[in-house]
Amino acid sequence: MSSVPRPATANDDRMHPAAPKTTLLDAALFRRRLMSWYRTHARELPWRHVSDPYRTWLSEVMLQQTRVAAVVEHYQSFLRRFPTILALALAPESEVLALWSGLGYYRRARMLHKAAQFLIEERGGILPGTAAELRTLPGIGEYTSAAIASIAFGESVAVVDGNVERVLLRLTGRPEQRDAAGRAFVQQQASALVPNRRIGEQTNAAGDHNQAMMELGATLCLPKAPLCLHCPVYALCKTRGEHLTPPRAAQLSRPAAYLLNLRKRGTLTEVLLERRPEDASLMPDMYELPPLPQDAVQGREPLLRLRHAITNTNYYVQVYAASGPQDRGLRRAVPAAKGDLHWVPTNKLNSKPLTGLARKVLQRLDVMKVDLPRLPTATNPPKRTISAR
DNA sequence: TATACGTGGGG
DNA sequence: TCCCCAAGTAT
Repeated sequence: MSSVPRPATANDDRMHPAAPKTTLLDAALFRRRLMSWYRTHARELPWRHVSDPYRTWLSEVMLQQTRVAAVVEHYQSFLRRFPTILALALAPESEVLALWSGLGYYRRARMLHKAAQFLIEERGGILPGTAAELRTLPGIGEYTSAAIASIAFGESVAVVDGNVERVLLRLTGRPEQRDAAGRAFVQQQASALVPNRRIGEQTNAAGDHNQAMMELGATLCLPKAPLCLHCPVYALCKTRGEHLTPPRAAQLSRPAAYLLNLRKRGTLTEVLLERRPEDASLMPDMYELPPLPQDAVQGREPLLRLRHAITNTNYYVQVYAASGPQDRGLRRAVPAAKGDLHWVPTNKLNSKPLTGLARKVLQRLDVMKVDLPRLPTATNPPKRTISAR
């Protein structure tokens, strides 16, 4: 990075002879059209317009491979419980997982927690301000480091996620190529389009541009049926919607049965939960309803049926109640060898690291309260929908 | 480089 | 009880 201040000019791109940025697109025109659209069509999301880098960090980690709607539900309650990096670092991991319950990819929560503790112990509790430094923290990879650096700190670095990749492949007409050369092409195109940081500029050009690219992919340049007629860069687009994607592995379907066992202890109600082994590859240390073998539930009527997807498998789940002493058969069907059974008071469930399925079942059956996200207000209006007209 | 890691909404 | 997908990272 040159230390010589440069005047901002319309030809800013050409002022980096050492790192030539070339693109198949007219970069300045593309940026203008994209940003004009973004200013009027960006969704209002809770992590937009925030100035605390910790919040940007949290939102970006939650958004990894996760739908916006699911993140909105968890982001607010997580921040209420852990409003600062310090609060997060001081909390026990089980509570961090409890707030993450239902979001999936629980390793993200463990790594976020570890990174917060590292920052408190080694970096004065301050999140670093460059992509290169951010990249060294647990849970922060290529995408997330660039996202935080540009959005929270204004660094001129390109973000490449699934949305940006799809947008750029369609725009340039380059066929999908999942190897190093393909990724390098996308990265190069993205880098060529990011605006430089302008000295003294109040707005965050790079951060807004990156968010606009992702917003375009998420709301218009959709994988299946892109809304090309609404696209601000339709005139610059090589393919206008054509995009081939490689086939994916088929989903598996499996039955699963769980026990719901409640008991009264004075005024308290307790529910029987089983803690998953700490060395389980999937959701270690988290609590679920005790699993029941299929043959133990033959001929019984379930209390609840639902579908639950775990990675590649759709579980068709049935929950069986064993509340009274008259129903010891089901209770005995819980494999004793698995062990680690716990009676948990229902008013403590919100602070336990439940699996997404356990949480869903207990909420559905009114055993535990649903922690509602904040209701829409003037500063947090309902999400805009893309109108067809 | 390939694989494991969760979830829920929608067609 | 079918199939697809979404703002990645670590190993």
